[in-house]
Amino acid sequence: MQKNQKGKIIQALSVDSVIFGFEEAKLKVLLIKRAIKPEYGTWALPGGFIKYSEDISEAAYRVLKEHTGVQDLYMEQLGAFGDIDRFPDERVITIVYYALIKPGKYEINPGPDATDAAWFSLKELPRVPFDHKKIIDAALARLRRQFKYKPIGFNLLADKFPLLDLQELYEALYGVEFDKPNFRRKIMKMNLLVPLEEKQQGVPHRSARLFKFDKERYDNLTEKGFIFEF
Amino acid sequence: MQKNQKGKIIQALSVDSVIFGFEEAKLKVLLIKRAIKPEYGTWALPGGFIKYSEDISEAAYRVLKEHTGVQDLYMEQLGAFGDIDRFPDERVITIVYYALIKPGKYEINPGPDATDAAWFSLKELPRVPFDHKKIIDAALARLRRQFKYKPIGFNLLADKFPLLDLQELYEALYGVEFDKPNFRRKIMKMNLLVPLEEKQQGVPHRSARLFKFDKERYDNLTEKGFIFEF
DNA sequence: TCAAAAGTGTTTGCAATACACCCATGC
DNA sequence: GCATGGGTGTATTGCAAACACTTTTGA
Repeated sequence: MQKNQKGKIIQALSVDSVIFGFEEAKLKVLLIKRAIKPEYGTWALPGGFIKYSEDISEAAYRVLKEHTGVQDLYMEQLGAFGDIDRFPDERVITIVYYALIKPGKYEINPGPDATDAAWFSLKELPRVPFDHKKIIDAALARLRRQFKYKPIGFNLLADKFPLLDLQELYEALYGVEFDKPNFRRKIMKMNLLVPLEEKQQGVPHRSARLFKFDKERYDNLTEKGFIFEF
Repeated sequence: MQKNQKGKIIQALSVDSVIFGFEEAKLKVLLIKRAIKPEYGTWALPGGFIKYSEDISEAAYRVLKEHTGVQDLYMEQLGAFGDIDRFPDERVITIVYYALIKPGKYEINPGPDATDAAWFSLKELPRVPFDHKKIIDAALARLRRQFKYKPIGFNLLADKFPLLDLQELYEALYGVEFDKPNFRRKIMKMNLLVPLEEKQQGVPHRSARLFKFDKERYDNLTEKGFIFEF
């Protein structure tokens, strides 16, 4: 046990990130192949230690940038995980963030502590070390709830997207199917999407109109008491 | 900056609790009067430092027991707060829990670090130090969301309660009024309350039937896919 | 001309809302 | 009897679910 200058008990503190992506109509998580001990060589959540001179969220951003050349992302804290034996040999408490990234807006590259980085479908996760499985499950549960009352799904889609993409995202997340006409109406009634002139290209069927999320309008409505609810 | 045996950067870690109670039809928070520096003598959230040998939630329970002789409570983690300058002179990251206590099931007494402890209505909070205001606001926001999809309101009421108590709790939390008959039907339709033979006593009007929350039934329904929604 | 998805229209039933009204109890 | 809250009944409305149907495009 160690104490700091003021005699307070101290312990190591890390950040880990659960990075979600939506690829091939499947919800995926970004894992890195550890190039450090312990658990050298296993697929795990990207993470790092918090510096004395940065806010926790800054640390999370820094770690995330090390693994993805992120340009655009949504990030929130999930919580702290600190069971005594979650990490071998020493006490490490970790503060976990979850992030959503848009396709094409990043570039995956393993960071300094990793030899590889890749997307894994949530249904085909490899073995992950420590309590990372528990953390991923918690992040997923949180995401499901968040989707119900915040329009954050757009952070997993391209800036311009057809409605069906959004529907498939909700379907992947909740594991159910929705009726297309009804889904469409439900979303459109909220008035958060701007229809664009642009259309899908190169699809083997009638091309769909593209939409973009109108954040400004959402913030505006929210101020007036509007509550998003899916 | 300090490092541990393995060379990792370490910093002080505390737990703080936002303890909610429902008294006089008002939502309240338990604050303690600090008997330690810094901010000696101000009203603040009860908290303490995490021991090397306990899980975070254990630490939160311990701290909570120091201030209330708790018998029955609901507790969940809110998250970590760690802005660099949130605490004077040294870096202290705090992990916050929020708790709900039933009336009569506890005994408030200031813990070792406090000279006093008292309930404060959320609308009449005193000045609180550090980032405690921000924390309380975050806890309240979380509570509002939780109430929508988890039947946790019962943790703020006596074991046996009349329906109006529950309604007043929701009204206090959301700052709106509900139609009594409709509220009643909405709740009863969920099938989570067991009507008791017992009735209110000593009220200056027709006495109301008492109910209790049937946790077993709720768990049962939840397993079958039932999702509570208010 | 067929497959596949885009997109519109319409019917139905449930559930939230609003509100009228009777019941029981203490003062 | 009257104030206060307990508790029931019911009409109305809006919306979500179900599904039939037309349109557009590439192969």
